[in-house]
Amino acid sequence: MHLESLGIFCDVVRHQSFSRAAAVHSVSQSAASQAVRQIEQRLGAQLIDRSTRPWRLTPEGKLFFQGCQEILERYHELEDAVQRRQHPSGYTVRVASIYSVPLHDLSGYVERFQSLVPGATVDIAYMHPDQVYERILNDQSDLGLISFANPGRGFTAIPWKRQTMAVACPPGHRFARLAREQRGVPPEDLAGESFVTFDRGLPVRRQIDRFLRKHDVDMTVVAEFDNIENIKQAVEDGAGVAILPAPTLRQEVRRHALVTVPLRAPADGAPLVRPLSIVHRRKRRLNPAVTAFIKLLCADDDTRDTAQRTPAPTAPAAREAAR
Amino acid sequence: MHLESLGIFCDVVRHQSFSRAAAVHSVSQSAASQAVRQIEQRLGAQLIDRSTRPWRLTPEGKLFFQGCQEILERYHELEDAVQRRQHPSGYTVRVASIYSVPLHDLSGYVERFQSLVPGATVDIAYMHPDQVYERILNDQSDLGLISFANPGRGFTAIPWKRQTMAVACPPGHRFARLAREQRGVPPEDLAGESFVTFDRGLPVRRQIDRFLRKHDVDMTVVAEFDNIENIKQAVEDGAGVAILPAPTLRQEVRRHALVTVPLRAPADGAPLVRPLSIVHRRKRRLNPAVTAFIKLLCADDDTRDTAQRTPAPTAPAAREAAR
DNA sequence: GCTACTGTATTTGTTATTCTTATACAACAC
DNA sequence: GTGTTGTATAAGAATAACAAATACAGTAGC
Repeated sequence: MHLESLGIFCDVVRHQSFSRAAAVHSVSQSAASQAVRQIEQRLGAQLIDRSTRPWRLTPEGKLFFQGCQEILERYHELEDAVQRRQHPSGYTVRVASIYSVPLHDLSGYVERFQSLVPGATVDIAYMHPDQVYERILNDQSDLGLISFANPGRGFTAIPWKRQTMAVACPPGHRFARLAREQRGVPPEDLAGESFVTFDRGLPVRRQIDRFLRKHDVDMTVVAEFDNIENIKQAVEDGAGVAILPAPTLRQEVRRHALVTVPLRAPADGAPLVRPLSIVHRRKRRLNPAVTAFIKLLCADDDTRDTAQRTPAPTAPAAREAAR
Repeated sequence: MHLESLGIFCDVVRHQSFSRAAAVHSVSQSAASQAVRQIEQRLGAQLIDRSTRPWRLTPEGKLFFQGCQEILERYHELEDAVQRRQHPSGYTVRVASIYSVPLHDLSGYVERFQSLVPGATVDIAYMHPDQVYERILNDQSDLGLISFANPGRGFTAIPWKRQTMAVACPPGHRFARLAREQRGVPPEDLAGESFVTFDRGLPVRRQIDRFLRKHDVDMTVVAEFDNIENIKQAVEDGAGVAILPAPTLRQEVRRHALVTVPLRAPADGAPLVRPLSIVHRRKRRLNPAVTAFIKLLCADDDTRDTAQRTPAPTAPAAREAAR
């Protein structure tokens, strides 16, 4: 019997709903249904009386639910105890992040975390997305921060932030006036502009191209880079305009090197956003410090997605879309 | 986390051996090793210190072992509790058996069982081997009794009895004298005899053919049947001799319709035996009455195999050999 | 009653995991 | 050193788990 299945059953009972329990466990409703049915079969007993709406627990179900709750709690305590024994005091949360997550975003969290969990430290390293995945796989990092997370393989992705994308241009550019007037630029107006953008093959590039194609905009790509810093530099140097996550432009805007112009997406169309995710190795016990840090990251973040952990219904699609 | 894996870990600790724990759980030594390693990985902690011989539990391992033992015990108690609630008193053990398990063998067990477990009843039905499998799959029977069990698919097979095979002939046959003189017939002497045997494709037929081929004996097959009763009838009618499980001939011998002559297998060669097994659905919680009945069947049986539950190392081979 | 709606079950094809067999390796014994 | 025993590893086969699509069931509104 899979402890995870028992957990799903318990959440089905707690939420009175297969769908909600499925969401909590980041699986499809189908999987939750199958998990509960499997328990019933292996047990040879009906746990849920489905003949009425809403369904009720059978007496066996009630009994089993209470037992399961306790067993699961005990097991998690046991895992924690092993963790604590291994790292008797304090712990370092090792985070691997892509370059373009502004340090500013993180430093606040880190400070709050270290005062919240005394003795714990956070270790943030910036690197290429591929390296982030690799470090996590090799257990060199506990958490990764990446964009367009690929939940496939051995990873779990927790949606974190959704950075809205905006047009970046030099202060002298004709778009700059729109920004000063608090107006955005409609996608159509981008047509014909010189465009500094991401390397083909990066998910973010594909997303931008899809957006432009959808609005029938044809831009002249004058340069491609695999990182945001180079793109910003090129725009500063007057090579053209770029579409970048707005939060990554803060520094340049402050020192008046660049101007951020919102993209005025039509009401119906999806606004261009770059999803950032927290990833960690799947099926891996996260130690309490790491769990606490994730909680902190996700807790007070108004910009983050409403969905819980990897809803993963689009897992195959996301996998295919990922570079 | 799989509860079964935790159980394997506990048995590894209890037996101080991966191989023995694997045997207890009817899996390969490799599987046990992998299961423990998986726990260690998911936990992120070393449970067993393998650098010495014999290996030792690490402190984390000790802690985890104690916790696991308790959790597993609780879970099994919980399952039992659900069972008891479902069948508050009494229970019918539904057994599906092939024709050729003599009722005589079973009736004794059944009587003892019903006095041992008050309120329980046993329900035995005789049928074709294929039907036995089917009834178990459909949950129409709790246990099956079959020969040459195929452990594959959703079944677990518990070795039960090993019936020695003997030559059956009419009282007037020249072999009959050997029986009266308490002597057996050497395989070579079967050469040229008219032979009534099983259908090709039945595992028992294949086993007999292999035995005869090994002793370079060439018999004349005069009739083939898919069941023992027909074979015995044909032998009674003088069609020839047959090789059958000795216990199934009891009736005919008593009424002097047939004579059983032991097969004098050479010291080195394997004696011809027909293995009988108890099968049940895999990964299925067996209720206490069924468990008790299995225990009774296996307990005081001197003729049964020494191996525990489906050693299954030969699972693929057995599967291939099965009809 | 009939229809629409919402939430759960099933089916089906795909992907992941788990298992076994065969073989390599490590610790110890001689 | 060489042999022996017990565990780990690799590769492929067998299973199990999963998601997507769809069917179905119980309710509610009419």
